[in-house]
Amino acid sequence: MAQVRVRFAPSPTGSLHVGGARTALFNWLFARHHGGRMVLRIEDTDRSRSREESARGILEGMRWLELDWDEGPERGGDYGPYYQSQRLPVYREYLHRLEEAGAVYPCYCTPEELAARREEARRAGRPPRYDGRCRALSRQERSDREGRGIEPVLRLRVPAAGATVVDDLIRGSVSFENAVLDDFILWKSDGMPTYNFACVVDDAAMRISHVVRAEEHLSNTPKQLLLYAVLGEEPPRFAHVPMILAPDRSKLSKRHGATSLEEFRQQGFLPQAMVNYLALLGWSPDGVTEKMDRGFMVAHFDLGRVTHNAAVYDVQKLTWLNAIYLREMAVAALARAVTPFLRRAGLIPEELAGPQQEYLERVVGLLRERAHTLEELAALADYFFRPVEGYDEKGVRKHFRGEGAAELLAAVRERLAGAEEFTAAALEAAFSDLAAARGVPRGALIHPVRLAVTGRTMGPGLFELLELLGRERVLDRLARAQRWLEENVV
RNA sequence: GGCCCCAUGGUCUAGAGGCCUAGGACACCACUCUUUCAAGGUGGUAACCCGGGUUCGAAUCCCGGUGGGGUCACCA
Repeated sequence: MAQVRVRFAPSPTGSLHVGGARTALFNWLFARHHGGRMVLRIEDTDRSRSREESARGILEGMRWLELDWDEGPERGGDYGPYYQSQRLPVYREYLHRLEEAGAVYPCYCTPEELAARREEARRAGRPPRYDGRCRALSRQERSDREGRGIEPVLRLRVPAAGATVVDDLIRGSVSFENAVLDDFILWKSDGMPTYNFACVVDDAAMRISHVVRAEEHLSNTPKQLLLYAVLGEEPPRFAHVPMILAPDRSKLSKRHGATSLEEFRQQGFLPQAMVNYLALLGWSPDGVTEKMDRGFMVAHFDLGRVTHNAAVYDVQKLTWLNAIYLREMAVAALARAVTPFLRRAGLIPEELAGPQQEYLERVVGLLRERAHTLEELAALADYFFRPVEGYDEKGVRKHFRGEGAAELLAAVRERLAGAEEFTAAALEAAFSDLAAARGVPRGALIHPVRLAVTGRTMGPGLFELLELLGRERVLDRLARAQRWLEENVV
């Protein structure tokens, strides 16, 4: 295969959503697999909808997933600029070629007229296509309209006969009758190219070898192929990847919960898990492997193994993968990753001193296997950073009930106050002793103490937890729980 | 509505005519481990959309139907 050059070409009209991210990932995997180049191009030809801020968000999302690009914004490259809004001269040049060839003509129909005709056609059950009425306007008719101050759009003369065949790397060959295509617009009246034109010009000018994009573009492809033909350019290979659908099988939108990468990030998903999950949506290396690192994905990625059917994304599976990555991460890295979540929850200050950093790592080490997301991890950690503010209701009924509870906590407290060492091993021995002395099972001690010290009925092993909390806080919390029990008859 | 794509459990998928008594994973349900929770282990429920062909033989090939999706913008 000649030099592989792929591109991811988002339009900056919103944040990077899962579908876009998956397309970016497939492009990236394909490029890396073939030792090719990944081009990032921002398609901002819609002046009213494009936002600088969206473009930044998209780049940020790509960086978060560690999908690097070889050419594009902030990196430059030999085929720039990489913002379509800055490529007007290029489009004009290609447009000129089409004009020379007599392949385009001006159309003076207003958007309102066109919309009205479309609506009418739809009501009459006819396909809503442009009828070509401006195709054969005389010079006189044209200058009349220009005289009235109408800025025309430019349309392509599409042949009425024949068929255009898309040879798709994923779907095989797909044929479209040219008769169903209409004379689509290449150049808008505001002086900007349309998507279909800009896209073809750029892919040709940037020497893109493979266009890997979402299936919604499949029906645009014959139009683009027609353009390559009149331009005399060799078209790239196409690969249309299936759509990602919401759980109700409709097109993904905001009302389906998290759909933008940024939201997943804020919910505490890790980029490694995200990439792994996205790769599994529509592709599988062998039907068995679920967890894979980048190296594996790059080594095995194959467009021929991309599925043909749309996929529904499933947060539960993402969550499962995320938990695996959470557990496998180095504690230091994990501590760094949860930090923003702990701050947001008001559990830690802006700056952490050295010993606090070490403490945080130990906390994280204790809780990591109980959390599925960073957000959840932060929530589970609250009692390590602030006093217990209340006791779990069910826990109270179960473990704080009866006359003996306060007395029992007092006994434990006394015992722990006198313990020589405050280590998990020593604490465990102390609990065993005390339980034996009182003739009760250890659980009878463990559960009330956990509730007293953490406010919860669940969590890490009690002894590790007590050691980490330290004698002072443990004794203090036991005393507080005793007082609470005296004030609240259960 | 026209055109195009697609069709294996609730979800993601393996399957390129006999290896399929349809495999894996998430989720779910049991049991197990256990100081709780989580993780882990074991087991279980659950699918080839329907109808015709082709073939000795079809989840796999063909046709039709049905269903879902996409697209028909001076959006990309």
